[in-house]
Amino acid sequence: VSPTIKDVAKKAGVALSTVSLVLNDRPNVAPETKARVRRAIEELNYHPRRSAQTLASHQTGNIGFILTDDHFSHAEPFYTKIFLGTEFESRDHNFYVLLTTVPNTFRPALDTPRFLRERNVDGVVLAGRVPRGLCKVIHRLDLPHVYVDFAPPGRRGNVVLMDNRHGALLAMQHLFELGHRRIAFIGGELSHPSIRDRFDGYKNALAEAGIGFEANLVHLDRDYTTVREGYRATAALFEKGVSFTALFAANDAMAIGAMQYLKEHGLTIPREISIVGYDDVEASEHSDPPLTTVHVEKEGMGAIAIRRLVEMIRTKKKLVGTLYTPVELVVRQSTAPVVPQNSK
Amino acid sequence: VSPTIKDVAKKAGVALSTVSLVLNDRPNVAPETKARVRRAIEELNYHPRRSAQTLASHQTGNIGFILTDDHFSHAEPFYTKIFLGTEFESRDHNFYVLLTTVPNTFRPALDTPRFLRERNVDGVVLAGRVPRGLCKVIHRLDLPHVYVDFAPPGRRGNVVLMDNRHGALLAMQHLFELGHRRIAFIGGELSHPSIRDRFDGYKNALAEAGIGFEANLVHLDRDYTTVREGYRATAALFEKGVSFTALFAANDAMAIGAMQYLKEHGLTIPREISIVGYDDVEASEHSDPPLTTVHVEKEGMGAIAIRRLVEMIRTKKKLVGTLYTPVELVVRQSTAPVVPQNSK
DNA sequence: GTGAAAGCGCTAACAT
DNA sequence: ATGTTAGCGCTTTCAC
Repeated sequence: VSPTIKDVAKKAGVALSTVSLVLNDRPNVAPETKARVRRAIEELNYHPRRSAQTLASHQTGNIGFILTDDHFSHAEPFYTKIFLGTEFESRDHNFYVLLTTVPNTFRPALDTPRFLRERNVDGVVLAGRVPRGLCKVIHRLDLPHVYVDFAPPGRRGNVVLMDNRHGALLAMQHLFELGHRRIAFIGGELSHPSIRDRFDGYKNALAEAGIGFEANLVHLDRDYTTVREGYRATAALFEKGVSFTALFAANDAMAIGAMQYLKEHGLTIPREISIVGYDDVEASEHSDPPLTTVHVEKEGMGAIAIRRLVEMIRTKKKLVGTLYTPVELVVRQSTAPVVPQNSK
Repeated sequence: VSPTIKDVAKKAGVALSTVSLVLNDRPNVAPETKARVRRAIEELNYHPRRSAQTLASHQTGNIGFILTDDHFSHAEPFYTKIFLGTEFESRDHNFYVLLTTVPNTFRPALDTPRFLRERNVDGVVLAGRVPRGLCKVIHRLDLPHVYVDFAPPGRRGNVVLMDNRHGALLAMQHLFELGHRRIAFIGGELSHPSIRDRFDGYKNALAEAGIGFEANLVHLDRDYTTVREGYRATAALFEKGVSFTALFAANDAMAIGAMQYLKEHGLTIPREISIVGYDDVEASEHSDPPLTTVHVEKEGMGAIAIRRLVEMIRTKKKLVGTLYTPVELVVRQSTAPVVPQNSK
């Protein structure tokens, strides 16, 4: 049916192996020969078969992308966008991305992704919270891998993060400029590095501004950082009876949940309470009011991860380190100057 | 490194080919032999290499999933969920899903997905609006394929749709029950079958209820059905000066855009205007007010598509037909009884 | 029912 | 710089 390397060789009048060298951009091919082979490839509309290449070279040309069920089913477009970023970038490097999800109650024997067992990937990207068991499996496999928006236990390996501390600082400075001093923080489990770093940023910003940290103004007991948790966290804050003029949420989803609670309880945003989120997901632009938040290059993170991974695959070297993507404050309508005489 | 079929054969004391037969669940293997082979596989923790199987059998074990850039970058979780549905279902059939996007200005020579050129998939799923050029490419390839939430030109082939007419009817009946008679409709380009069917459902419902159709109450000039278009469409309706007590949007995104416009212009939802959407995307639950909408089994559609596709791949038969997934009305807080004396 | 052997399309030594 | 050749790990006739 479709032409093989043999056909190309015949047409170009060279040996199989020469065609192979050209295909893989190897040195030691005369420019003139190379051109001839290229022409033959062109004319035959030849495309090498992945499976044959894989079988012979032991390189699959695939990259695995692993995400927990939760991250995907909560439908946060956040990780979806990171995935997309990996997809686009992989194209340029001639890799396919195989996406799979694992339950967050990961059991190695049952839940290890198929492409890992079958050795069907040359490397993997792990995004968001990764179950400990999976980290271990990955390490044992000795497979190039990079974490995105997550730091594995021990902080070893390749990690792509956004600049969470800086973003949090930007958000807080914005609130300070608007005159806010009593600023609440809601977040989830601190085991997620992004959440922890944002929280750290919150505390550092307070310190820099000479404002004392108040544990009462913080709520972060839940695991996941969803709209629902944002709602609950805000409720918890109010039940404690603390007063504040602004609220910084660990991410947009929680910010949206917070806005829900506040609106339901008759508070006007931003007149009575200012809200700042983090991530700049699609929904933030369309929330009511549109959310002031910290923008993150989600696709960019995916692209960076792939570039790193491809480098490791190509050079067969283990790289270790943390790469950061920049963040940026996006001011919309959920923040406003504090009204002086308003103390609840 | 990892065991091959040879190791299994040796361990089980049979020939290579016998192991292959067992692997592929072929008949004509003595039960006793089969058991022995199975044990050997188990003990060696053997997994066949995809690439070797592919090379020898010309079956890749991959399924392609194609989506336009727009559908993905608009970040409607709608198609993402369909994709997820295909992913999960594929697992059970031992297929991988390769996702790719194509520009909506599709040019065959440049934008044909790599996995198509490289013949790296056994079949493809095409979701949402598919550029005409791509349809042609697919047909020429003579590759098993199924469309999801889209009907190709000529309506031939396999199509998975939701019951849009019925869903629209449910939505309209709900509004009728609340006393609404003047109901506007906003939608996008009718070339998308779902949009057209929903519009048809709208018209049929009016007819059934004995209410005359008014072209003035309808706005559907734009291509895409996004939040922005919903906003614009609603604005257009108001500029025409028509009055209505309820609005049925072709999808949730447009409904959310409509709510934005209405709220900005001082209208209270649902007191002054009731809104119904379609799709039941994540955002609808968290909109303000939460949106009454028609729920669609998005993952289910993906799963159905895969089952059909796998059947075609396995049997090598071309199937033709349209499969429907059920829909269901979800009543939230964006709809309320019409207030009698309120005429704009 | 089971085994031997050819070959899928490519890569990578090695030889020239 | 180019050609020859031996696999990569599996499927699939075809004998037995």
